[in-house]
Amino acid sequence: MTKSANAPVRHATMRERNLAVVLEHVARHQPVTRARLAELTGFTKTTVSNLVALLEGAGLVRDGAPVHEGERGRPGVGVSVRGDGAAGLGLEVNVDYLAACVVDLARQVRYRHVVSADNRGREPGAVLAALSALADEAVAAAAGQGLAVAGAAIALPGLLDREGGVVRHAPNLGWTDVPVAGAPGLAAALPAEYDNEANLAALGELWFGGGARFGDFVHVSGEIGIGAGIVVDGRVFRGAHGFAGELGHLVAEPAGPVCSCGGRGCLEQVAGQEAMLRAAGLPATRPAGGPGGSVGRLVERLEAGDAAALGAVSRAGRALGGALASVVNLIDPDTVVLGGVFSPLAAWVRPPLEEVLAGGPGSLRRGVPPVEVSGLAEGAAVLGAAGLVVERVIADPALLL
Amino acid sequence: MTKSANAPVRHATMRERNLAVVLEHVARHQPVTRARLAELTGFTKTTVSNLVALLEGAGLVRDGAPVHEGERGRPGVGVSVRGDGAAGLGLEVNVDYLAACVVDLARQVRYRHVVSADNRGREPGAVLAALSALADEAVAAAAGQGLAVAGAAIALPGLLDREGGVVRHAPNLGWTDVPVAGAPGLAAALPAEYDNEANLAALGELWFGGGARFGDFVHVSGEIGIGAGIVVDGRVFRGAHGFAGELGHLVAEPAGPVCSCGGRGCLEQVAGQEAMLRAAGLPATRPAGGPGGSVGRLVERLEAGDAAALGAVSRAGRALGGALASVVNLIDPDTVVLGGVFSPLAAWVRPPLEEVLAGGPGSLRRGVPPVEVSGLAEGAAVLGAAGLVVERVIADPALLL
DNA sequence: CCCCTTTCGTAAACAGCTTGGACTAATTAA
DNA sequence: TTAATTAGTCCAAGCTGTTTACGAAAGGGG
Repeated sequence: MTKSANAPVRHATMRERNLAVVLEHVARHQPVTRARLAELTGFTKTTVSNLVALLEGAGLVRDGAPVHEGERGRPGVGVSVRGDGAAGLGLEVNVDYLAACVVDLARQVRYRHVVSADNRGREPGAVLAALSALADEAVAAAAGQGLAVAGAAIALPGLLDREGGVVRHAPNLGWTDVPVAGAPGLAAALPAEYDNEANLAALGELWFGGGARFGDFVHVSGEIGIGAGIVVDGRVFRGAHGFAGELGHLVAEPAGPVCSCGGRGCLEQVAGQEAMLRAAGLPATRPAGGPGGSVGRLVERLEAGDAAALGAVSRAGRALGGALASVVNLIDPDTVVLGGVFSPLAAWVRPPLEEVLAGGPGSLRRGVPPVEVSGLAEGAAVLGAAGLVVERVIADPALLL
Repeated sequence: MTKSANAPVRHATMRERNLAVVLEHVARHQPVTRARLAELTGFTKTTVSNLVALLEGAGLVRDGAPVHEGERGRPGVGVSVRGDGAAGLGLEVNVDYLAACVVDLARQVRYRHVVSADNRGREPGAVLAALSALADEAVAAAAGQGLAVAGAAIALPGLLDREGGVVRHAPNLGWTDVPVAGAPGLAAALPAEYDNEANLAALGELWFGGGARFGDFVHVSGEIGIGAGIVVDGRVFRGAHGFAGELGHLVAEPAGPVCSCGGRGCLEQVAGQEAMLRAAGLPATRPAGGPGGSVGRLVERLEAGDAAALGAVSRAGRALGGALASVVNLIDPDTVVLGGVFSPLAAWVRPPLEEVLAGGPGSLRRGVPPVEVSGLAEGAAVLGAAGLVVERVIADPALLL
């Protein structure tokens, strides 16, 4: 029930907005002349010069080498986002790892660090302390490259109160009502933001993966649970309370196993990572990721033609296809993107999935959206988190003077 | 893949936006003084005076009787939306009726006309001609009240190409690729807009029903088919191609009857109006609406305790509850609103519906959204259509000079 | 090699919009 | 009748993008 865009516009508002417009074009077209920016934005050359001067003063962009675009005429100077200016810090808490990464304003990944850890049994406090340490390392590493971290976004696997920074319920982590915002360490000194792992993974896909090519898309992000991030017009669709896209508890098999949510036959119980491993006869223990992890071993068995593995994954694919048919009917995306564990398993998951999906809402629409595979796999959420911070800066550069 | 709000802001943009801000507050607080508008909007009194003068010049608002708000001091003059100024025309084509209505800028319904007609078997051309005649009547009636119709919005039951004004597929009407935009008659002379009946019914609920109270809501609009309109932040969520909210083809009973869409056990085949009537042993012929129609007779039987009727509606309720569990998981609304045929049947549909819904995504979230009943019933879509035109004018009064 | 054309960037004057403060108008309380 | 209070307007000022003009830096043609 957020108030819609109904605010009065004053001169200052105009400036802020236009600064953002120019900065966004600079970030997207990297070394770009003022003249070209004028074409791109529709502003006059004068206005572009003024706005760029302000962005330069704020340390966000910098004049670089001359750029010669046409045949004749004076070359322009290339304006670029400062690689040594502001940066975004992305953090992620997941069931079997912690991760941090730093992304500069040009959306280049400048630092990345993943630590395997079994967070399932640990005290939330200990996990957050470890995360804080990771964040400190990242900020230090960024500083070593001349980057000033402007803020942080933290990806968490579960339902949360984003404003308050509280993890309401993360069943796979065993957390209930854990305040993250009040965590010790450096995180407190930075403006921080909290979001669902699924949402941030979708944003990661948007900014660091197939992004624009996918249009409005639904990114299925299966790790332990199964979530989905819904991207519409370059923004995450969150619903009224931020819980939109909870794919994992759609009913896949009405007569299926009982789920921890109280329902029966939830998608997660059929197509979740643990369910697949169990059905394939593999132990569902950590470490799950990596080529030597559980999923890696599942892939090995699939490649070897193991019947149990093939059956498990095929069943998961069909269940996922059914759930995605509902998603397509309700959300109507341009594309469906398979991420998380489904990315390495795509070769086996996709055929049954597409078969079921095509049979669902078939004739009522002009076909079914294409199902693509994410190339980011498990790193998507941290990237999305860091990218979100960058996005905030680009969307409102006026905050940095 | 619409471009997001990334446009440069000039002085003219600022004006347009601010005119809209003031006009919206005038429409919402009806007779309101300039001083109060200044408080509400945050503008200075000077700016409000200037903006109101422009709106007055455009014929959108008018100075009225003095308003005395405080105890002491000079009374202000009440600014109101002109009831004799611009108005919006809403039109609706449905399976068993045509409808038109006119709404003024204050969102008062000034004219309303519904014509029963079996449009299922008729030529699209004949239906559109009848609609045109209805539109002409409505415009004339509006003119008689001093209202100038500024535009029209047309509600259509099916999937459509909104930009082109083409009905792609309306199974219950038997239409495929029928161009509505090129229809003869008055519609061509007015700026017209086309939208799904479900979307417009949701907007009708927003502006003429429980609206703001519902927050972000999903409005289930069952007539012959079952659609849903998703309202987020006061706007309809349409998805990438405008097909979002197609509730009718979610799978309700996997082993259920085959649907015209090619699927099996679609919600529409269980909880659709015709399916309920059939299961209750009633003929599914028109006229369906009204106390004497098929639905009216179904209500009579329910009130009489007829077992077949009770069973049919209960089954429909459970199916709808299952589908809504998916909706809640994916869309996360504040409220679910039952409209269309489900409105008169709510007393019998809601209990089983809520039972199933509560058992679905229960523990993962803080409860399930409340299920409310629309008071508008079948008139919602036309009202929403007319309201949409009014909304367009209020959102951009600069279009009217 | 010189000059003309083309393009880039900036400077100064200009125009549109909101703001701020002063001023007039209308009403109530004393 | 007078003082206090609130509403609305007028006019100067400030901020911001636009227009016009001009100097700077290249390449092409003679």
